[in-house]
Amino acid sequence: MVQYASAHLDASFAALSDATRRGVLEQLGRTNASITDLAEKFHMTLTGMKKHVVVLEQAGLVTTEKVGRVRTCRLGLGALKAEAAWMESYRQLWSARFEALDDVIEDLKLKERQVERTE
Amino acid sequence: MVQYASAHLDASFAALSDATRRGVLEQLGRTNASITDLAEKFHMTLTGMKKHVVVLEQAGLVTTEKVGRVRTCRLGLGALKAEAAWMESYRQLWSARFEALDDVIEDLKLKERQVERTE
DNA sequence: TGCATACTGAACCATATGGTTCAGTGTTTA
DNA sequence: TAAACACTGAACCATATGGTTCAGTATGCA
Repeated sequence: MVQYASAHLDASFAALSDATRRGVLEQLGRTNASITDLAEKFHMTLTGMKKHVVVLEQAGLVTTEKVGRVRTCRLGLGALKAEAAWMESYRQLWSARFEALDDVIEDLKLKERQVERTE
Repeated sequence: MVQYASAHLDASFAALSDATRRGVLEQLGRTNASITDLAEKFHMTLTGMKKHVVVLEQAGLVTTEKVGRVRTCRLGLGALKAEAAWMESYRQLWSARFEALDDVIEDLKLKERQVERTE
């Protein structure tokens, strides 16, 4: 059965709830970047961006590696996989209810006449 | 292009970052429930559960209707649709990178010999 | 060696979050 | 009409979050 209690889901959804962090994910999807790169791109102090990167890293959405003085950030290998999987499993669980409702709406839209149906 | 800045995504990912709220979504996926029902189920005060429901409602994940003294909560019609869509669009954007990496890993696993490749 | 670069960590701040209690308001029902 | 029920709202509390500044540490380069 689907589990809703998961510290990992807590962490990754929380990580995704901030627009700056979603922006960082998008950026890293284009190309890897240092903390300095990201801080400049998002008009933020180095320290501030570092915190965001830590949050993304703890959520498993990003991995980093420090070489010399530079810490390079890249997209986590399985980024969004667990989260997307959680969502899909729920949408499938709920599909019966959703589809029933979708049908009603579809009928209303297409036929432009009244549909009587109760749950 | 994909947009990462969205108050709606902020709200819904934040709503999903709490295990109790994910539990409420699962519960409402089975059957509608009153605030009292949910409060009992999750061992919480009425007031506490009310707050969670408000958060879910503002994220568009749940809708409620008050009839008499009872407020009935149900799954929002488009629940998780926008969020799943956001994730999928990113996973597609990133797919080239992921697949390239997946291939490397696959090679390593299947062939059990060294693979030389650099980005 | 000496300076600039890139990050790190501690401390601070304002606001948000997840929970509570307590005191209501409006609705049913005996 | 009176009591019980279901919710609502205000106030409070501890902790987390998103940002800052300031003071390091470690690395690279002239």
